[in-house]
Amino acid sequence: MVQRQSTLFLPTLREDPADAEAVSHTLLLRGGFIRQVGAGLFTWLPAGWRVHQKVVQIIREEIDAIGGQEMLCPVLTPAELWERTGRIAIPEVFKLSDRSGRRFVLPLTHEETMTFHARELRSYKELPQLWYHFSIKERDEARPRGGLLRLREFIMKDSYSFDRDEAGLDVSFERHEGAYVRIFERCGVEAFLVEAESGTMGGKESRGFLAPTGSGENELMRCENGDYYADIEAARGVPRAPQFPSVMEAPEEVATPGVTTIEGLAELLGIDDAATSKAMPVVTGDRLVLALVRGDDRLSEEKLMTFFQAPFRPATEDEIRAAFGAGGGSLGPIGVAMEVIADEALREGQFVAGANRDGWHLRGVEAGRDYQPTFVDIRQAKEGDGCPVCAGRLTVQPAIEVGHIFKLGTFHSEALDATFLDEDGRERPIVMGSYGIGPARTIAAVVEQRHDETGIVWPRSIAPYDVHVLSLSGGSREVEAIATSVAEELSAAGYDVLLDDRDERPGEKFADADLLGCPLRVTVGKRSLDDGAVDVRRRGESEDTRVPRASVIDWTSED
RNA sequence: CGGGGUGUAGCUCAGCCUGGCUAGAGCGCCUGUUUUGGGGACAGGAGGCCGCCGGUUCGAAUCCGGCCACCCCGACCA
Repeated sequence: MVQRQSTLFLPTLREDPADAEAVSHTLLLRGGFIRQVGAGLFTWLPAGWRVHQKVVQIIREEIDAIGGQEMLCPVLTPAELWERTGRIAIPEVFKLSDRSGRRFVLPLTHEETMTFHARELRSYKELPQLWYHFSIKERDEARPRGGLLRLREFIMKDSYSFDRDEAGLDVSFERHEGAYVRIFERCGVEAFLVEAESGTMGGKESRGFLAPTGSGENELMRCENGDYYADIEAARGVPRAPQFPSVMEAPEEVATPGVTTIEGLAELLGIDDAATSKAMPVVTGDRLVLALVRGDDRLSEEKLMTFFQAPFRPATEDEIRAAFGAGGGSLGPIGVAMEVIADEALREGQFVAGANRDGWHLRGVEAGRDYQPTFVDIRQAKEGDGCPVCAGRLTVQPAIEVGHIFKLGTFHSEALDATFLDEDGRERPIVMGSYGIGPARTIAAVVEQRHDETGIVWPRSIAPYDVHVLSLSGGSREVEAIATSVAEELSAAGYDVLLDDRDERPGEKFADADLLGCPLRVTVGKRSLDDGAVDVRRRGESEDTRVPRASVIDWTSED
């Protein structure tokens, strides 16, 4: 069927909307693909929904190909399920009640519901299973942003694997990894598989797929030699070697009046800021712990949280006074009663540290000799770090997390009693994995990666239409007739065709065609008709090519 | 949740500081004429509770207070 543009709801915008910042947001709005309803809430208009559906179909084919069974769970979920896993405590969970006070949750993902169904799996003979659905997710986000980058409501493909043991889970996990690689490839997104932090709740191993873009929620760290990719939160960059001053037999106090910053300290003492250390007292549970990183590094909260397996907060000024007898800026690891977690970068060498006495620091502080820390990688990697694989330089760029895969283990199956009987008649919890892709974010990533000054450059696989036929009729019946016949011929040949039959001037049609970004464009007008031809061009090319009317199909099938 | 910003026509914005008479521009929209290969021209027209509520004032888009919405930065994001 040929879609006639004169009857299509495709409201394109000539100017950039005021409240769009990200390129993907701007172009999707201007091209008439999406419209905002509220913060983090969008409607997919007809053209946008076509793109969304194409992405969905690609995902469906690839998940089916690894044995996925598509189903559909409800969005309204009894709160009881969420109480049993404890996830009801997550701040982002939307909660509501019905008229008689029964409590419900709008899921952020469907582990609870899927595990609820997995209780019908009773025997090892029924495992493994792989279930998935496309459904709406709701998140009470503190700050939605960037158009489709962070939404409060969105469609997600989430799949869940149910295996009898860890080895089975490994297989399910690897199959998803492969399927995801193929999905992003088919959608025309460049996305890298990276290690990600698994965070505080459940989950042994987690990997993300990061698509590098002009703007995004995450930061992709990559080696200049292309052999290492990671989310910055989990990246293991190698910090540069500090320039140490001469070695000292024992720590020595040095007066540093009024100095409370690393920059000030390094300048006053005339040393490399990498030869200093920075102490951050934090409270986790009811423990006060001292986190210690190199002066030029930042503490990675994700890494520390993963180490604690619990959230933490910075200690208050009062707590610091009481425990150290000094204020922030003069704190150090020597002589303190609490546990000290030191970053790996502090393992070797002598550093300047706070003396726990206002206005004083210690030179020549050496881990192992002067204090006994637990060494953990808690520094946030940064641009310029060395690659952990090849020692090349690491660079950082914004990225969109388009997919995430988790090894959940038995966290949910134990909470919800999803067990099976093995060959020996023993009851065991099902071993689970969960795997998510957001089509909206995938689309945003495609637009971020594939656009020019005039609009989107869709890959054929997910373009709203394959061919955009422009009828520059200027009232000419003959041109209209030819344009229509070209469109119908292409449609009959299996292409998705949009025919611009509107009564608009040529300039407007060209501009809209660029915005919309279909891969192939056929222009029919009086000019070319005079030599029995039409003008064609691929999106991204700067000039038309004249081809005989009769060989349009030959041209389109070149791709 | 902390910080910053913005709400005036469908869209992009001016006017607000320093209150004043009928609230403006460009684009878009409707009618007509003309034009037709990269967002035409002319003529006529429609379209506004100036985010909402309250206050000050003879008089409020403009000043004051409260609220709401949206955007950006940060915090947060199993």
